[in-house]
Amino acid sequence: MEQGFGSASESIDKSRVLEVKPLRCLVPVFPNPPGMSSVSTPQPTPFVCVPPSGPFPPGVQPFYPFLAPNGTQQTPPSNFGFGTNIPAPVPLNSFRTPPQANGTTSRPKKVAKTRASKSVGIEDDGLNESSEFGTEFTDPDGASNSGNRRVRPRRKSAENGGDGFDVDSLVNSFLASYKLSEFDDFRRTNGDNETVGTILLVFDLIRRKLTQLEETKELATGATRRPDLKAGTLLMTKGIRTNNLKRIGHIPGIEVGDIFFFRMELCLVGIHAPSMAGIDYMSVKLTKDEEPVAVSIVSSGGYDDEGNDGDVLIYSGQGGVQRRDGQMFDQKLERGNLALEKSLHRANDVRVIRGIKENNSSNAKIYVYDGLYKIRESWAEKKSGCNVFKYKLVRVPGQPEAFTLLKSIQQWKDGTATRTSVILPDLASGSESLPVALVNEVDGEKGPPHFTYISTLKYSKPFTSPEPSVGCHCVGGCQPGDTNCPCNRKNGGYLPYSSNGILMTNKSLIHECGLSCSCPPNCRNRMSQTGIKVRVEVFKTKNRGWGLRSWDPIRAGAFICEYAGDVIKALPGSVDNYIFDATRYYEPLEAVRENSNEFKKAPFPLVISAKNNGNVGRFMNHSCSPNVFWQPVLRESNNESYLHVGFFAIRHIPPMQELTYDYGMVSIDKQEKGKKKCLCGSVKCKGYFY
DNA sequence: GGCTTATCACTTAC
DNA sequence: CGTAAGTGATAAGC
Repeated sequence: MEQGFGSASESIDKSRVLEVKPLRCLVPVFPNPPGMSSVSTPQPTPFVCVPPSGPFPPGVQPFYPFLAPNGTQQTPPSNFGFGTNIPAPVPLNSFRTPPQANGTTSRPKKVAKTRASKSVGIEDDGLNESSEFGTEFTDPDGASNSGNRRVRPRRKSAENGGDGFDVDSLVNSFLASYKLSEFDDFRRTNGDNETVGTILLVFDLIRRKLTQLEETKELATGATRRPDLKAGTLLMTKGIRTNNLKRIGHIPGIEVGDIFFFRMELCLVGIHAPSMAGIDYMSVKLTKDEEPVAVSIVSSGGYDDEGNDGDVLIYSGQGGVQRRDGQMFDQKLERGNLALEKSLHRANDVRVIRGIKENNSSNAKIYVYDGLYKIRESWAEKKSGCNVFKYKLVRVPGQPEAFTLLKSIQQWKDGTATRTSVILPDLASGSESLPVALVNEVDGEKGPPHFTYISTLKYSKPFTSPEPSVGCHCVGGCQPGDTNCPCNRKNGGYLPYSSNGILMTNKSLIHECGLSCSCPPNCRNRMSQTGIKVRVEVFKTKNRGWGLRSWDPIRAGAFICEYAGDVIKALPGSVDNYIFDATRYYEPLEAVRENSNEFKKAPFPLVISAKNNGNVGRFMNHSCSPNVFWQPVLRESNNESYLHVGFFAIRHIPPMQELTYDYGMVSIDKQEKGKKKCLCGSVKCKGYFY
């Protein structure tokens, strides 16, 4: 055994590193402009790319930092400000040609290739799309090679017959709803907040829907065992992705601290292209030689990374372990390892995405964009006698907290560190399953005006008395696809929630199980009845009074809390800051805001006052770019129906980001009454709210 | 050179 | 905890 290498310093083998052939340029060539903000104003990087299909615009020369526009300059410019010279777009590998915006020259190729080689083909069941692709592939199975014949049958099963559901039509309808049907090359290449958000939203809608279809056995067997991959592929093959060309530095539309729940999400928004590999890199051409340069890494802890030290990350190279049997061998200085080595010498920024276990019980992982790092050192270590490369990355200073914040929160939760500025450890006094801290880091105010904490909505009398409703007899909890379950039927045949409590589809009304149902309290169809699901805190905002935010990362679609309070008959005469008025018009999602009224929610006859009694819902502020939406939830029991209001996440919400929803619009004739100046700060702010 | 095929990799849910 | 299905990018192969 190589126990002689026990200490890290002894095991450093610089000779490995020194084998790298000398580099022409040993000074930083991908500098950030001084004072560059990592969050709000990502600057253009030198490697903004154009579609590599060419021809290149006149005057465009590759790799500005290395070559002057005339191609004569061999050394990096001394002025790194990029003030007058806009970095030239750079073609990457030509086979990654994205579909053209209007011409269909490259698209049929890509699609045909994808179909022939990947043979997944779920998109085939909607052949209405195929005309767009021009030439239809004729005989992919006729290819001479029979090597992967094993995989072919799946394609057949997924192609059409067995599926009771038209996935392609579903996807197309999602794309139409979110105005992605005519997704152009510009958005495909250059992301922004809205494009990134919409793509992630649609990805999750498709993923959730596929999960639902899988549960109810409406898809061919095995077709969606990995709904995340399937949803990703569907969008990828349709070209619904952004930032699809690799670049060094920040990705437009993605901020430090943004969180993700699937590796496919990282691909779709262009922050990290490989679906599994941890190192993403691209080729750059220095003179006549191409060499790889690392652009991003995912640190998931699978390789003994020493990732607990905040702004320093010791990252292990890739390879060196046989996937099947776990047998180890020497890592080689190739692919990602070589790219990291080159990036060490070039000192270019490398994006770091850190994976972290969401909680102790499940092995679900979340990924947080931790911003830019630079590689400072590399060496080789021995592990079980085999060579392993190590890279020391140091975070570029001045970026907002991201990974370290998540680590701090974990410590608050497990008690190894204490949250500062806590006024009250549990505002709810134990009436919720999770404590709700009251925090003020802003001023001396000791808390909001007094109110009584209740965890659910209080009715003085039943909401409606329609025809008798039938409760279910699902003793073990309602099961998806159970056609005998009346609660299933009331929801259109699907349970509205996934197994981990994610709202599956946006509906006008959710029917939850009620008092007359035999199912247990932990039934999946009682999501809103067991109180808050995330560890929230009430905190003092800078300029908007008290607000609500979460210690836990929140998945898109996740239930957060209901709006508790007293049901009142009508709006009180005096203006009450703690009113929830379901009779207003609401536009549920920002992404469809400009669409016609058909997307607006119909008003519901429910008004709640949380002035005297309420829960955390009463602290949620208004925003014109909200991250939370509400959903009417009906709980029925025999002849009585109780309407509730459930809050759900519109998108993935990073920890400590304020939770907000759109307070909605009152009717036209009352608009001036109770108008308040909106301070949400969104670029889409309407300036006021009610 | 362009297309096909195999290989790679810090996934993920059961 | 193990494992198998499954992906985009890459590189080898023809």
